[in-house]
Amino acid sequence: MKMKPTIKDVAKLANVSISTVSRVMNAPETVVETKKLRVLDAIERLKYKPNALARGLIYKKTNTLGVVIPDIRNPYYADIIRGMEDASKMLGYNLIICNTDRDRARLFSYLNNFYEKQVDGILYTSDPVYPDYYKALQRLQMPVVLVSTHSMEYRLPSVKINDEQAAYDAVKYLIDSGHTSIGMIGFHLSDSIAGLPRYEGFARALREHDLDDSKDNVVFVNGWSYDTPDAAAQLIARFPSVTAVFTSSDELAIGLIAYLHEQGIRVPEQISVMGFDNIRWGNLSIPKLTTVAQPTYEIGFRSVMKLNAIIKEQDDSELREYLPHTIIERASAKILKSFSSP
Amino acid sequence: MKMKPTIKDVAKLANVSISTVSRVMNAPETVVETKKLRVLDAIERLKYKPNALARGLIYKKTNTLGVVIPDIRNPYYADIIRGMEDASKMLGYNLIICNTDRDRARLFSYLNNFYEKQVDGILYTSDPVYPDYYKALQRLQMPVVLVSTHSMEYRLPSVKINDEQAAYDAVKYLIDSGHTSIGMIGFHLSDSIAGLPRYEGFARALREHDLDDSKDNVVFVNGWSYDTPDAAAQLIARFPSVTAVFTSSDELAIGLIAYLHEQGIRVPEQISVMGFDNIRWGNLSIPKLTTVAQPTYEIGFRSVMKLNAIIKEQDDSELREYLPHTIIERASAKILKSFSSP
DNA sequence: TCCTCTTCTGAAAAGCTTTTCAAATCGTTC
DNA sequence: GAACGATTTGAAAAGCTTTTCAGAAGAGGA
Repeated sequence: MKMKPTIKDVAKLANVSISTVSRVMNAPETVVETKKLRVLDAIERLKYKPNALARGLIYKKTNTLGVVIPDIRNPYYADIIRGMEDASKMLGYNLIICNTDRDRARLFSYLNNFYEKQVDGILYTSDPVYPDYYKALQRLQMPVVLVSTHSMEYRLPSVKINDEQAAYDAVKYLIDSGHTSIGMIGFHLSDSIAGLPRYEGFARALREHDLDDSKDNVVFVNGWSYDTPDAAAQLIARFPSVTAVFTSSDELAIGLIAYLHEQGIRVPEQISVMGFDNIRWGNLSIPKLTTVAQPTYEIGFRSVMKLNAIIKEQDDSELREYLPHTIIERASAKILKSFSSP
Repeated sequence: MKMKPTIKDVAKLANVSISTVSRVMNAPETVVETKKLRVLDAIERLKYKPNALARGLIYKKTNTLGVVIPDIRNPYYADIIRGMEDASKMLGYNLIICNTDRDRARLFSYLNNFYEKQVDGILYTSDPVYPDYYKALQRLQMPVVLVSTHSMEYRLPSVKINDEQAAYDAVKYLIDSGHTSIGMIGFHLSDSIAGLPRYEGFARALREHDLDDSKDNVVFVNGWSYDTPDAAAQLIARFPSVTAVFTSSDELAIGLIAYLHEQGIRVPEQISVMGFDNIRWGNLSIPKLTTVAQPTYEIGFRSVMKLNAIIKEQDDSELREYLPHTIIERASAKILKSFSSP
C-alpha cells in the first residue's frame, strides 16, 4: 500500500511552497490565480486530503465527541444516538460511541480514552452522576452534557424530560379514564432518574385524587432485564383488584402484556397498561401500546446542540433543560368514562 | 480552563528530558530507578496522559475504526454494533459510528471523513457494494470489512450468514411441519443481500419439495418501512389459501402478525408466521415469534476481529466468512405433523 | 590512573499541518 | 527610474510525541 499524499507532495507537484498549498485551502483569496489553479490541480490529481491529526494538534480541536451510553441495543438509547448523530453531522462532528454496561471500570476507562483522543466534548447518557463520576468528569476539564439524566448536586448541564411530571400525567390519564385501582411496575427507587421520580409522579397523582397510594400497589424491578413476568405475577397477587398498571418503561409494559396474555387476562378489557418511553415497537404490539412519549430523538439532537454551544462558549440556555413529553393514546388503556373537564 | 499538561511539563517537574519521560512510558526498563520514580511521581501529580493525536501522527495509527451503517435505530444493526463495540474494547479500538440512511452522498462524505481522521480501518455494513462505492473504497487505500453483506464481483473480505441457505432452512421447517401453501413477504430482488438470496432460498425449498413456487405467492416490499399492512393484504388477496408465511425480517413478521390480528385471523392457528433475524422483540410478541436467528452480535464481533487481523496483516481466514444461522422455534408457526426423518 | 565497554541520557529530527514574520515581487506615482 | 505601499510568497516555528544518534556517565579491568 503506497503512502498517502501529504501537503508536501502537493507542494512539490505544483511547484510552490507548502505554505501556499495551505493557503489555497484555508484562505484562497490570498493567493494569485495562476498558482491557485496549479495547486488545485495537484490536489485533485493526488486526491490529497489534509490529515486531521496534524490539524487537531494545531487547532486543539478534533471535531469529535465522545458518547458514553449504557447499551446501544436498548432502542431507547438507539433513538437518542440517532438524534445525536444527525445533529453532529450538521455541525461537523463525529461521534465515538461507547457502551458502559453501567460498569464503573468500563466508564472510567472510556473517559480516559476520550481525554487521550482529545475529543471536544462528552455526552454522558442516562446514568445518575455519582460523586466519583463527577470527580472523574471534573478532572477531564472537558465540556460535558448529561443526556436523559441530570444532577441536582452538581452544576452540570443536562437535557431530559421531566420524569416526575410525565409519570404524573400518565397516571392522571388513567384516572381521568375512570380507573381507581391503579398499580405500577417501576424501577428501584435508588435509580434517581427512571426510578424515584416516576414513582413520585405516580404517587402524587393518586394522592391528589384521593386514591390509595400505598406501596403495596407497586412492584420494583432492578435493572433493565426481562424478569418482568415475576414482577407482574407479584403485582397481581398483591393487588388482585387492579384495573390499570403504569409501567416505567415500554419494555416492562410489553413484558407485562405478554405475561397477562399467557395468563388469559385480556388487555385492555380486564387490565389497562400504560407504558413509558414510546419506543418504536409499541406501535406493533398487540394491543398497540398506550404510552407516554419521550422525545428521544430530540433529546439526542438537542444535547449535541447544547454541547456545541458550550464548546463554542455561546451557551445561552438553561443549565438544565427539560423537553416536553406527550401521551400517546393507543389501544392498551381502556377508557371507562370520558374525561371530565376540570 | 487551564491547559492540559504535556510531556514537557512532566519533564520539567521531574527535572529530566522529555525523552526520558517518554521512555518511562514506553520502555521503562531502560531508565534508572531513581529517575523513573521521579517521573512516575510527576505524571501522577499532573495527571498526565499522552496526547493520542501526536502519537497517531508518529505511529500512523489511531486505534479508531470507522463504521458506516444504514440506521442505528434498527435493532438488527444495534446488535451488530454491540458486538463490534465489545471486540473493539478488547482490542483497544474506538468506533466512530455513522448513519448513512442508505444515502450515497452521506456515505461518501463519511468515507472522506474517515480518511481525513486517519481511521485504521472501515466496517461497511449491510448495503450492497455498487461499482462507484467500490471505487470510493478503493481510493481510500484502507482496510475494509463488509459486514452482513458481501461482494462477488470484488475481492473484499466480508462476514455474514448464508442468506440463501437460511431462507431455505426456514421454509424447509415450514414444509417439514406439514405446510404446503406457503407465501412470502420479502424485500425487492434488487436488494442483493436481504432480497434476492432469501427469495431464492424460499423458491428452492418449494421447488425441491414439489410445491408451487410461482411468484404469485410472494409480495415484495421496497425499503424497510412500515408498509407491511399493504403487503400483507395483497398477499392474502392473491393467495387466500395460504397457511404459512415466510417473511424476510422480523419487522415484517411482527407487522404481518399485527395486521392479521386486526383482521381477526389467528396466528398460528390459521396462518403460521416465520420471521428472519431474531431481534430481541420477537420474544415479546404475541405469539412469540418463530424465526431464523442471525448471530448478529457475533457478526459484529467477528468483523472487528477480521478487520484487526487485516490491519495487523495476519489475516489467515477465508475472504468471505459465513457464520451459522439457527432456527428459533417459538409459537408463531404451527406444526401440522411431526417432522419426517429423511 | 587510564582505557574500554556498557548503560543512560538528552538534543534533534520526524510525523503533518497552520501561522507568523520577513523577504520578495508587483504596481503606482512622482 | 526611484521610491513607496500593497500584495504575495517561502522559511521557520509551533503543536506533542517518539525515536535515532551521539555524547555522558558509570563500571570494570589492566
